[in-house]
Amino acid sequence: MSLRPDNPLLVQSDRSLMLHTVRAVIDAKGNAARDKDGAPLTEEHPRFAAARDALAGFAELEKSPDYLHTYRITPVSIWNAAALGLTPQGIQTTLEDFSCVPIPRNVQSDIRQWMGRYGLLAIERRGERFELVAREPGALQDVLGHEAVKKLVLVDAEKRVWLDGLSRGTLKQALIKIGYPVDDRGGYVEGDRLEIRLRQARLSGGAFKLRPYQIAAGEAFHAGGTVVGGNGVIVLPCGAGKTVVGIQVMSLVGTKTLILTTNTVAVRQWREELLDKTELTPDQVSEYTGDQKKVSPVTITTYQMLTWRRSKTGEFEHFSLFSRENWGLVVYDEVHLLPAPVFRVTADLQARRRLGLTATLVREDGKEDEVFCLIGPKRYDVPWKVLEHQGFIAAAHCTEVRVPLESNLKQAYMAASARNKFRVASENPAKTRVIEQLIEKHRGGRILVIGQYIDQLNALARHLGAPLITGKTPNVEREKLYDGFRTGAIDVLIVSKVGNFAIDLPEANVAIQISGTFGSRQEEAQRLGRILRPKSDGSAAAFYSIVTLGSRDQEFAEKRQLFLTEQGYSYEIIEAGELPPIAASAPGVAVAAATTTKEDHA
DNA sequence: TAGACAGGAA
DNA sequence: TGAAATCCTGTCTA
Repeated sequence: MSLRPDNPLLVQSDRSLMLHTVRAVIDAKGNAARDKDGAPLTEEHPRFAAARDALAGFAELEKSPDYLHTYRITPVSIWNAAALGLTPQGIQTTLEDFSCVPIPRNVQSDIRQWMGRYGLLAIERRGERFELVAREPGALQDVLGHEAVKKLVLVDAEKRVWLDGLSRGTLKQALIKIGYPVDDRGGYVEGDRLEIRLRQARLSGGAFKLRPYQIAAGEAFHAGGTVVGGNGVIVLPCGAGKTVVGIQVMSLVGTKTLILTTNTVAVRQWREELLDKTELTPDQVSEYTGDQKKVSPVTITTYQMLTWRRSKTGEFEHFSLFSRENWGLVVYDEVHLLPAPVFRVTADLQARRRLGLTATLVREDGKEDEVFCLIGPKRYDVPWKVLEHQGFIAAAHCTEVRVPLESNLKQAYMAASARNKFRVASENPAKTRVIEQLIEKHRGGRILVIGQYIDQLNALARHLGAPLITGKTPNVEREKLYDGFRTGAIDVLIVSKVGNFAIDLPEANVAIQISGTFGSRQEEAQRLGRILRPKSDGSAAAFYSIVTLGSRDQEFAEKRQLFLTEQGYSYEIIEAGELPPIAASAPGVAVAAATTTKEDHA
């Protein structure tokens, strides 16, 4: 293969792939075009989108800064590809098609070798039973040598290996742990038909049109899968319309559907969206929660409802929900929160089409492979920055503000145990002053202050005279405060961990994070997601993370930022002293500014 | 019959 | 590494 410099992809021998998103604009004379300041002009690379879509099938997006996206080929990504029906030859052809240099030989052989592992073992249905079969005779012997596998199966006199339908999920999990991803050909229960037609115009007014990436995501799911198509995960940023993708998949599959969500607010939102955007009638869509246990062709419930038991050792009392209707599809909202222990033992769930939706597949507990086994491979993924450029989510500037530890706490910090150090640094009272400065800087904006410790938040709320929402705040009160924020009566709202999920405040354009969970990348992404709804004037959002200089707090902040950095966001780092002083009042009279805020609210 | 709240779970 | 939030059920009140 010859060099093809016009191509956007570079394949390296460490199995990383570099994909150019742009190329230089060439003028009529064949020179690089420049703008009036002399900077080279760039345009989207004409083959970028095609290459991105092709790579999504067998490589993982590792980093996606503006101009160069990095992908990596790993065993799991190759198994994902195998599950989609790709072949080593097919991948080879794709790489050659987009690459500007020859493909390193070792990359080719690694791909062949890993892919050979996939499908070496398969689960097949034999009437009412399932059998673990091997394409090569030695493979069964190998895996039976592992106690974790052996105890889940039954070997008969003919050396055939049988499994209980109940252990289908557990077995898949045990096998992937030892490097044998199993091809589950057990198939799906077809489910009762249910026509789910999308509306042309929403009930709430305005046209309803799927965005291009939503259509692509739905089709990627529906076409995927080795048997008939229909299990896997779709990854989309916060605010990109995951619910809409779910609804589209439901209309493509066209069966009775069970939807699992994290909380009751999400249950209500799903129901409203379904009634708004499909022709389903109110009696066809019901919620199954503590308030109201109704089952209909489309039923929405929570993970906790399904995993509830009277005592630690008791029965799962609501499991019957799985057999109440002949579901053809189960939708897992926020699938990264899947409580795996329960779902791996439910035969029913392994036997139905399943769609997982999430913003980030990363888990701090490193259990990404559980989702892979129990729900399925990733079917679709769009980088956050791509949606930003297309205008579907707002641009955001991220800033880390470093504040010295208040001097009278230095001793307490030194004396504290490793685990207390984090808390002492997180609650550093010197952060208060910075918060005031930032609020002043963004006066006129809609500001969320997000923190982790209730004591810290209480103190801040008193000091600023701003309202605070925590888990204890009754729903009525929350609604009132959210409304105030939406209408503009409240411009600064302090929220605890409740702010990570389940709040919908499209107007928010500034978020100030003052403390958070150890090194949670998830949480950082969720919190940024709060302010990414596109603004009516197209303006950018601002995200601040306030950390105590040179402390555990700062260390964890770096870890928290990883996911967003990989997604192409960069953090500007400033020290507290670089912020403009509070101008409106005399220097140092911070409380005066806070008082003004209070009066504004009244 | 609805809402509020306590208690236990993970 | 630990704190906080949430959910469920059941009971009490109006």
